[in-house]
Amino acid sequence: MKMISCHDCPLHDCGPFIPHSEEEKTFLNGFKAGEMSVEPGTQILLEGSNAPQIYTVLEGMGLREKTLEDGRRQVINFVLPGDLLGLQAGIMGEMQHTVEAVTRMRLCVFRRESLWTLFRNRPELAFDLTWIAAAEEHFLGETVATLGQRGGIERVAWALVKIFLRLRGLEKGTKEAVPLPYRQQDLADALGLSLVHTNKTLSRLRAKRLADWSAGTLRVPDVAALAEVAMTDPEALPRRPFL
Amino acid sequence: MKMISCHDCPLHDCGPFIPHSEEEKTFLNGFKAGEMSVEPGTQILLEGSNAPQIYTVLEGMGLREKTLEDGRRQVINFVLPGDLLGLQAGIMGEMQHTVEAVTRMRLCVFRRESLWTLFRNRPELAFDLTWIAAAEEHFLGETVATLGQRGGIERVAWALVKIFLRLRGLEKGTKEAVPLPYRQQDLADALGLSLVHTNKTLSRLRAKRLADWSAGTLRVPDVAALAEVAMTDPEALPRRPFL
DNA sequence: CGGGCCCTTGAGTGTCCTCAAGTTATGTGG
DNA sequence: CCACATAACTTGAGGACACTCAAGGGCCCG
Repeated sequence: MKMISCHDCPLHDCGPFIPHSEEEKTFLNGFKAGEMSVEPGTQILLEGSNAPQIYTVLEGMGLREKTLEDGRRQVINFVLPGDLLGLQAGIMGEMQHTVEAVTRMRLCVFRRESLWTLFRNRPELAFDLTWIAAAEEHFLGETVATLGQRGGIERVAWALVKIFLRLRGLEKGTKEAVPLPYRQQDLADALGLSLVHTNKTLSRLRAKRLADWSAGTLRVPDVAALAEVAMTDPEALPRRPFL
Repeated sequence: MKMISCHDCPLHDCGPFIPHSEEEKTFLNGFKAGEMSVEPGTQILLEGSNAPQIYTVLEGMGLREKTLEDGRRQVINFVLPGDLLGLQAGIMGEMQHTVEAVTRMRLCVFRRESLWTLFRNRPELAFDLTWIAAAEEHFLGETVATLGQRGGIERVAWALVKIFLRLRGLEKGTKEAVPLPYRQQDLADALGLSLVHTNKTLSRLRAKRLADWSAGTLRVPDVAALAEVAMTDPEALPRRPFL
């Protein structure tokens, strides 16, 4: 597998991402330590570990998750291309969740110490980094509100709207259908619902023709209608910085 | 009310905060736009607004909260001295939650544009800012895991452990008791439980002599025992940067 | 053809919710 | 000083939503 230069990064000109200037690309390329491919099921970052690397997802999908002492699992978020992994360890010194690959993934690798160089020499990029952290915080805030306040069908609808819009923004799939290679158990663990209940709730949404997730494909004929069930706005995601 | 210089900031030498160098203090002092006192009930920052200021809490307590379209309220976090407010608006351009004062509060005010100066001229402080954002993300991740996976009594115990340790770290109250001037409804909305159920759960903890929250004071004779009910580690909080 | 993984469906249970009433503490005006 | 109003906390009863347990079906792979 050949290493791609940041100048040819597949994330550039991809829907939601704010492109870098040529000069930034050159800087980032020096920043880049390599590339990594992982198989489904691989743990990329481990809760409690102090990984020396941070990654940007180039391709593939994964999960952020936390495990309680007695084994219960909480899925914190779905990991898609463009996401930055390991920022917590890079900044605070220790990962607070695990990141696991669900499909085969390709990752762009940076060394943690380079962060200092970035903060010293590239204030705009440091700002972008903080932007990314703040955006993550925003998303988690919404998740907290969902788990705390929304009922079963609202939760499922909310999650499907969110991930559908993210994937469509990435120009995966078509206007109505996107690939979604997770298990129902993953969604259940993300929403704090049991597998059985999640399954039955997905059936209800399918019966109402609001969302059909089967065979690894999510079909949403009318996002606005689904968003209404979710009690949320189907707002397009803002363009965001990356890397 | 006279404005305090950053050189005499009450947060310095206060338990959990990493002090600034003299030089940093001088820089921050130029950064400071003023001071603000607010009465209980005041909305300091509004969801959806684009506030031109960011604040550091010097004294008092408050709440971060989000409101769903139909009025349901989710408390995102409890706001204590040392917390930074408005970073989201400062970085991303819009607040995603409301911040409300519960007691009288005193706030240190900064202008949002100063953030740029900070990123350009003070990489260590910019790094600290990102540290704060990452820490917030970490905490919200734990909250998501709590709302998603823990049952009623575990949730309440978890929240009481967290806030008890935070307050004790700030050297409020004694070793066993700290002031906690919120309503049961606030805790209920933070944990996604009904007021009635929260009340009954607090009673159970009181009966077991694990935690007694009444008359605005939280008493925890044995943090480790309470943490065990919460299925969490009663880990001391790491020292953290501020401002 | 057997085994494993995931999805599906049914039945019974329990946690947590809503509704409702009552108590306590605090503040206000007569 | 007392009647009244308000806000928060408390307690009881009945019901709904989501959970666990259980069993069966589809699919892939060895």
